[in-house]
Amino acid sequence: MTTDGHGRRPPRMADLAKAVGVSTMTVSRAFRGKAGINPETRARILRKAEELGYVFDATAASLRQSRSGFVAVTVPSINNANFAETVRQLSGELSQNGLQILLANTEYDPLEEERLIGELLRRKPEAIVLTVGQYTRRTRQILRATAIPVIEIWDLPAEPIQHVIGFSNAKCTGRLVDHLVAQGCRGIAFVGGDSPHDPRGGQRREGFIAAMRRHGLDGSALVPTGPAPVGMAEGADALDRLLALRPTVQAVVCVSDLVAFGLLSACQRRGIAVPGQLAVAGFGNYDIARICVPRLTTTDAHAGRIGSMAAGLILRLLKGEAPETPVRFDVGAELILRESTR
Amino acid sequence: MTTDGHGRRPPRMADLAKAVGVSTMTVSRAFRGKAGINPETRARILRKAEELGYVFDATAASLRQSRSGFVAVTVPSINNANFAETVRQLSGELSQNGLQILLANTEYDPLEEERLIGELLRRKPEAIVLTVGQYTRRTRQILRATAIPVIEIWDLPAEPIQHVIGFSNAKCTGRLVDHLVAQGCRGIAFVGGDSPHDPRGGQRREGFIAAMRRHGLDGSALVPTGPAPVGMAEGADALDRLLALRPTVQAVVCVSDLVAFGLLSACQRRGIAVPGQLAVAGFGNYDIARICVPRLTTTDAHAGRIGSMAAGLILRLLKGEAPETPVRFDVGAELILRESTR
DNA sequence: ATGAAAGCGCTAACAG
DNA sequence: CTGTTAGCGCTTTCAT
Repeated sequence: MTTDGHGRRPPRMADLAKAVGVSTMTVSRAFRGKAGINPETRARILRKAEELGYVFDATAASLRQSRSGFVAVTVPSINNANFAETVRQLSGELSQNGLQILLANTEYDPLEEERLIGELLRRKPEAIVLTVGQYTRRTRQILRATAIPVIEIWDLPAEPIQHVIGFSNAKCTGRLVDHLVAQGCRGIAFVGGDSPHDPRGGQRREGFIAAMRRHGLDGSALVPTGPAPVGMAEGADALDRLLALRPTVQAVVCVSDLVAFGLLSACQRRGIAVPGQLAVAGFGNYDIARICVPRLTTTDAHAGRIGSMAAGLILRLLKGEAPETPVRFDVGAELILRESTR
Repeated sequence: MTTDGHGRRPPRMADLAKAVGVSTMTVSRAFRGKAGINPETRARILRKAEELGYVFDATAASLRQSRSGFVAVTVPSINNANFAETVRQLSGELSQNGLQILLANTEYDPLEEERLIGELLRRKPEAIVLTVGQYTRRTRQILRATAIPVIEIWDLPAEPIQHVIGFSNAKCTGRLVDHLVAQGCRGIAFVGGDSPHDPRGGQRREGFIAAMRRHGLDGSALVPTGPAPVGMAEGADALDRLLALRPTVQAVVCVSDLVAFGLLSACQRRGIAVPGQLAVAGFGNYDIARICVPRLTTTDAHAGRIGSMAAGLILRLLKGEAPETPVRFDVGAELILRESTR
């Protein structure tokens, strides 16, 4: 006995319709704010709904309309403030337009990413946003086969799946090197970027190496930090290895501000003056970069803007207003010079 | 012409069934890993599915089974590393059990929270996890009326809705005060906790005031930081106001580690020695607290553990293994003493 | 181990 | 402005 009479079955639309004395279509119209319904009828319906504790079933509506109202999103780690900010903007702007986010954390694991993307697609999202990862062959195949818009963010992959909203992690790191060289630095090292499944870290390191070569300098001072996620603790640990590797190093570029801050703190503990004895640069323009002492030179990747632009693109695509050809948008990260390198 | 013949309509289960030469029920069994199906038949089905690019429709399955496989979660701000860690653990453990997270950011806004909870419930989640907020009357009413488990986290509300997994923000702050008093501090100030819609911040401040009173000290040195979210910048800005308010202050308790770090950095800029001239304590045990110089005394709220425990409770409740009476679990935050206060 | 029929709760597509 | 009918894609139930 699960049902009826007075047996706690949650009310469905038909119950509400009967209670008000209209058809389910009228109730449906009332709930969707559609025109073509008498305002008083609607008010009566909504009042009665409240009274009965009726909750509209979006699952049934989705099935019937073949529109889930979901947008799927993958990030390597929601604990990263940069990605969190992207998700926050994306989620906020989509939410204003009646779309909900389905979020998945890949934890920088390509197999987990494959599994999660599979789960996400079963929910029939209307679009999928991916923080560029190291996709498995099967992941790539699944993504190429899907009929919904696919938007890769936070990078400019050589072989995009469809749309891209990102920037060149390599070039931005190169600009940081240019700046340091212009300051007169010659011995420059790079910390991080060796994490196996983090494309952005890898490209920052590649960008460093390429820029050093371009300047005719030795780009082999690379200090590894291990598997992602790499944070402040890894930055702090890196200092000893850096000094062992290059006792005369003048400047260090870090794969992120978090690593840079860890390194900075380690310097402070050892009495190494920054930027006097060692210039330090980060990446990402995290809050900490403009608060710590000295403030960190870094690159602002416009995390929030990436989220907004992805939201904008999705909304246009879903309205059918979008271009036939895939979008490839470079949001252009911005070099931010602060005291840690001058 | 949207359909048929060769017109790109995505395959549904019936198409796959026909292609393999079985009924949809057999396909359904194959996809749900259920027993009662010939392993070879299943393999044939899965192979063909891959070939056709069939994607199982979880929406239809949800509707029919009346089981969405969703767990709804609200946080004030996913950009906060503490909440992000809770969500990460929760999401990870639920994902292992076939449940997906529906996440909403309230942005510390009770009306937005009400709206978002409404949206979430329409998706028929199987449970809802709420970071305790300042609920509107209507929000509270909706939550009391729902048939699914409601779990409030990150606090121990006086009037819980159902289940609670949290800790006393007030008591933990009191313990911090006890520690400072034991160190010989008398003039102690509190920074933050005045944000209108942040219950935890408010309780930390109340806990401070109560503890000062308990020690017979003046608990009126309160430095406001404005509406949440409150971060490093607000902490840095607070130093001037703190010194204007209490030029002889010996110690300061901050509403979070982020605020504490901002304040610490401002001290460093002004040449105020920490803890020599001013002891500084935070809250939350963020990464930064154990990396910065000096390392911060703080309270570890066990963000990850809160997420795990919520996941565990949900899984038990959904299996029907749980107690009749609402759970009220104090995860017990931990005082962490570091150099910033000794 | 497999299949046929019915229906989950809602809405498109038509009336009127 | 309101109602009727059919059916979204899957799974429950009951057969075989």
